[in-house]
Parts: sequence; C-alpha cells; structure tokens
Amino acid sequence: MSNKQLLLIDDDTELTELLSQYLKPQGYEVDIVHDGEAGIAQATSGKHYDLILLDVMLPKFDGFEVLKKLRVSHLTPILMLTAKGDDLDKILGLEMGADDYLAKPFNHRELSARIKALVRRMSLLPATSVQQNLKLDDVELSPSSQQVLCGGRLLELTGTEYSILHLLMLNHGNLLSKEDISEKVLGRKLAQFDRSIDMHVSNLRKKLAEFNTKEKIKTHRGAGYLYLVEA
Amino acid sequence: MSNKQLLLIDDDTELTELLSQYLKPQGYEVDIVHDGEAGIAQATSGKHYDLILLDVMLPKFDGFEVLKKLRVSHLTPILMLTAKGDDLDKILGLEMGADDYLAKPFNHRELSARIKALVRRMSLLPATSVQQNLKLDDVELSPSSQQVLCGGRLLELTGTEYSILHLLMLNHGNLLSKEDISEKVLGRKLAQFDRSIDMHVSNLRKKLAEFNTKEKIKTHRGAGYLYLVEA
DNA sequence: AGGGAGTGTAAAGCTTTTGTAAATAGAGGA
DNA sequence: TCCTCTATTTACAAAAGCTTTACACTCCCT
Repeated sequence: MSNKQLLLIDDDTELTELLSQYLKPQGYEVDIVHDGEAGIAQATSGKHYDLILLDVMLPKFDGFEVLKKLRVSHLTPILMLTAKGDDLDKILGLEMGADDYLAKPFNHRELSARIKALVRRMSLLPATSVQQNLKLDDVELSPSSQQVLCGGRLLELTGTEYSILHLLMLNHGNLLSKEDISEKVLGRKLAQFDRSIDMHVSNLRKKLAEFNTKEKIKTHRGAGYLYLVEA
Repeated sequence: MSNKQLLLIDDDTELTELLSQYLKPQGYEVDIVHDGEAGIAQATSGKHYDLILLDVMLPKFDGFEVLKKLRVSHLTPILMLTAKGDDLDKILGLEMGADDYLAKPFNHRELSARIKALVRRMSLLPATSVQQNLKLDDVELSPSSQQVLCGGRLLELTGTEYSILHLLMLNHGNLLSKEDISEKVLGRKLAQFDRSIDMHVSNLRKKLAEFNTKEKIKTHRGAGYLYLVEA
C-alpha cells in the first residue's frame, strides 16, 4: 500500500508542524494549509486525498463552511478538530457530513488511531473516484463525456444504460442486488414485479454483444448482477 | 431508504432500554443483547446489521474479544462504548478494528451524530461487501461476489448451497443441527420428513468432490453437519 | 439377525426468477 | 401538434433452483 495522502487545514502553525512531524513516520504524506479558502482550493485542486483534517476555527472561511462546500462535490472523509470552547451543538448539528470529530487538546495517539480507522474503512470502498475514466479489459467508460468505448469503437448507450454499466464497473467483482441498482440508478425502491432493471441489463448485454466481446455481466439468480473481469 | 439495523451489545439494561427508546424515533431498528457470547451469536446469525454498538465491559466475553472474533468474518462498522474515559482503551479499540469509540457517559446527540456519520459513510458500499472473505484450507468464499473458489477454480453454487456452505464455514469445527441450518438458511422451521437440507448438502458435496478436494462436510448421525478443517 | 430410524441421492414435479419481444407511456424538441 | 427517443409495463417462454418422492443403504438397538 502506498503512502496515504492527508490534507491538514488549521491556522495554528505550531500544531500543524508538530502533527506533520508526528504523522510522517507513520506513512502519511501531509499537505498543510492555514485558512479555509486555501483549504477548499487545495482539496479541489485535483490531487487525491485519503483524508482531510479540518479545524473549526479558521480565517477566511470557518470549518463548517469549508465542510459544506467540499461536500457538494467530494466524498473524501473529513475529521474535524474542535477547540474546547466550540459549540458542541453546532458541531453535532447533524447533516454536516463530517466523519469524525475530535476535541482539542487531543492525545496524538488517539488522533493517529482515528485516522487509521477512517482510512481503513475507506479503503473498503470500490474505486472511489467517480470522475476518473474506468477501463476494464476492453471496455472504457469516461464519466466526463458519458461515453463508452468498447474495443476502441463507440458504444451508444442511453442514460440509464450508461449509469447501470458505470455502477457495475465501479463495483466489478462485487455482486449488486437489483434493489441496490434500482435505488442508486433509478432513485426509487424496486417494486414487486418491476422488470425495469432486467430490461436495461438485457439491452446492455445486447449492445455489448454486438462488439463481440466476452460476457461481462453475470446473473446470480435471486441475488443480482455481477460485472466480470478476466483473471 | 429503509430503516437501519443496529445491534446493541451492553449488559446495562437500563441504558439499552433508554438508548433503544432514543434511537427508534430516529429511524433505527435496534436489537439488544446483554453479553458477549450472545453478541457474537447475533452478529453472525446472518441478519444484516448496519452498525454494531459494543460495550467494553461485558459478561462472558469482553468487548475486545467480541471485536476480535467478529473482525475475522465481518466488516460491519463497530462503535465501541466504554465506562472508562481512558485514552489507551480508545486507542486499543480503534487499532483492533473498531470504527469509533465513545466514552460513557456520553451525550446522546453525540452518539446519534456518530452513528449517523458511520451509517452514511457505509451506505456508499453495497451491502454484501461488509463481510470478509473466508478461507479454510483450499476453499475460499467471497461474500461480496457470492462466489466460491476451490483450489483457485470457480465453484458454481446456487444461492442456497452458497448460504449453507457459508454457515458451515463460519462455524467450522462446530456441529450445526439441521434445524439450525433450516432456520438460518431457509428461514423456516424444519418440518418432519423435510429432506431439503440433506439434498442441498448432498449437492454441495457432489460439487466439492469434482474439485477432488478432501471431505469437508461430515455427518453426525442424528445431530447434524460439521465443516472439517485440517490440523 | 431383525427392524426401525436416519441418511444419501437420483429423478420428477413444482415454483420462482429471468430473458426478451412487443406494447404502452412519457418526455422533450421541432 | 407530432415525432423521436427512452423508460416502463406486459406477456410468455425458458431456465434455474427448491422441494418432494422413492428407494437403497447404514447405523444402532434389542
């Protein structure tokens, strides 16, 4: 496993220096910024971060605003650091979208353990970066243009077919139930006798088959569908 | 989105009652057990839990032991509760695989926020992938794809066969009665003269035998079945 | 040894789920 | 409005899986 990338957003330079020194030997690479504006800029710069450590008291934008803005487009886990006097209610003010909170002053080992727990948990997610091109065997899918290439040739899919293929490919090797697919792609619960997903999968297979490619989508009767990858 | 399933393992009946009352209106369904042994049994019963709340001080097995045993086969997020505010305890729990740690007495809103954060984060994952691969000798079972590899080759099982093998492997070395298997796998009481389980086991053995592997499933006449491991 | 209960398993029957063509409904644009 | 493209529903055949039946065999008990 390569080094984990952390982004630390805190205006206390003494603390950031200390933390950085503490975390580096543990296999983390730490980028530091000292205000909310720079924090948002860095987090959305395109560089991938495994975790963001975010102080609540910040110049320019405070931690809550940074959190709110980031959550619009990013799912990177965020651990918030709060000074003692901060309004607990506001921190808990649910729906904010942070993954963990830790009150200053904190035990360094506890911070380290919480970082490790979050990173470990996140590493279970399949390809998290939803925006990247996704290529498996001879099928390449590009989210930015919503296009799919199969063996170099363009595969014409409808919106729903594209979404299903994307979801299956993101979770390749994992079984996805029709319920899951319906909720994530169609945004509704799968009703009894609802055959929509079956139809879309059937159409997808038909289109893929025209490109004389191997069977990609496997059915697990009573359980769901699974995208296959070779070897 | 349907209600989230929580498992609360704590011997303090007053607290569990209180918490249960507090969490239900927020859209959680809470199952409660009061000792470590029952906790493990319930968590591995096959019912899906979105989150497990685990007290450290427990009869039978303490929280750390429960955590260790569960982590062998399950990746369900676990939030640990402790009476002691000891940092070292927290660190230990987190390093052993817990996802969060909260010291008693805690603010109910903080618990609620932490539960919500964990559940929100996990809901990004398909439900199947919260269980770890299970490998015993040359048989490897992968819950996320519901596939089984035997000596590296793919073993094609039906849903029920898979479930029975999963159950047997989870309890390897322990005898499982047909009644238990029927209830956990088929979801019904074993009726008199019901030979379904026998048939499924027979088919399982036949499929395993094609991979010229050793006898894995042993019969205990009048008692049930047992999954064997070498040495 | 005889007999009953429990088990292994082939084969048949039944139920549920899936694949897909075709009909219908709906949305968006010219 | 009508046309076109998509999504959904309907309908039915086919496939796959589950259960039942039947009978042979095995293990124990007397």
